[in-house]
Amino acid sequence: MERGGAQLTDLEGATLAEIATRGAATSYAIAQAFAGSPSEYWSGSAGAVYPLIKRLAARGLLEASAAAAGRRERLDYRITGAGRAALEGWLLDAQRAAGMGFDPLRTRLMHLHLVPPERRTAFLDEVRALSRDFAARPAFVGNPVAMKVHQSWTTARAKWLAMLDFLAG
Amino acid sequence: MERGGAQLTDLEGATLAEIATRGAATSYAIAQAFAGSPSEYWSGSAGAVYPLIKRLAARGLLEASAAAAGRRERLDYRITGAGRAALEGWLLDAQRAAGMGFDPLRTRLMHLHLVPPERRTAFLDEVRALSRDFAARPAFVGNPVAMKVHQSWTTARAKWLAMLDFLAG
DNA sequence: GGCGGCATGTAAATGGTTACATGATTAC
DNA sequence: GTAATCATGTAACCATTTACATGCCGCC
Repeated sequence: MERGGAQLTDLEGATLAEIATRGAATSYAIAQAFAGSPSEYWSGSAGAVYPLIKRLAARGLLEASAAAAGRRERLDYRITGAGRAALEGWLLDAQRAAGMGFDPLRTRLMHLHLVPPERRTAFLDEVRALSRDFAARPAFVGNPVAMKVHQSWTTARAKWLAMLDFLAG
Repeated sequence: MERGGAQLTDLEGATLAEIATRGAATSYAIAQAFAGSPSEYWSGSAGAVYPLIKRLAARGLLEASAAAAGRRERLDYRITGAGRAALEGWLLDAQRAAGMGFDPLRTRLMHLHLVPPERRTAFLDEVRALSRDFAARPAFVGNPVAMKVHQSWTTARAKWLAMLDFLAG
């Protein structure tokens, strides 16, 4: 135990969730999943994912099984009982879920008074246009639930963007 | 130059913005400002803020002036011309502003299928209740623009939460 | 004149990014 | 059979957190 009981980070939680959904997965597959996400938050770089999954295995939350392909070692990971418990603790943590997270737009809006009104208006217009493009791009194809979550989020965001005219003046 | 031209991180940008707004500020004041934010994203810990501001000064984006109080050194920082240019580059970066950022709720919703419907419903109800409490807490008092940004954001979020019933089934 | 809290840091541990190295597989 | 790409890592660097150390100030 010891570290096994520590609270999961969001990256750890998301990783366990991905593996749980797949049943079994290699580190590479998980890295790909993150890299393919429309969010810029996590890169899915090998240097992050491989060590992360190793740590989760060392804590007993994942178990590795050799998925022998060639002569090179190749590991499939599955979630353990302890892993599933930790995952649920992370997933259903309403307190953390209700937090504000980080929003690159919100952060900037707080300081938009530092530039003159014309530039504020131009900025908002540009963000609105980019957000429309972004919303139009397909994401999470083949995963209906994730698609709906993503879509509802972009819709909510567009509505927020539409109510920000008080910043333009 | 050299590093002075590098793109600012969001933390660096927000720090420059805080100092620009105040005219002059100590590292401590900036740390307090971040620590007092309703967002859990950045802690405003001394170990992060003091070195960060030192780096910005070393890059020529801030300048320090001794604000002698007692015998102990005490520095006020102001933004420089280069600092203001870098700040505007960060602040008006629509591409980055249009990104999704990190949302602890959105991340969890993507994986909510891993638990049975009753628990999903209970989770959503709990998050809604916590979000209501959160929205009711005063934030950014004395800063009308930030208050309105914050308020519009919590409003938009509440509307999003209200449209998530497709997850409960 | 000592105590509590404000203010200014620093050090060790942690974890992520970037860049690199290299083995295996596929397309041609 | 060889170039491109897929796959599996590792190492150096960098930033943040946590925990600690210490100075200074105001009050009682």
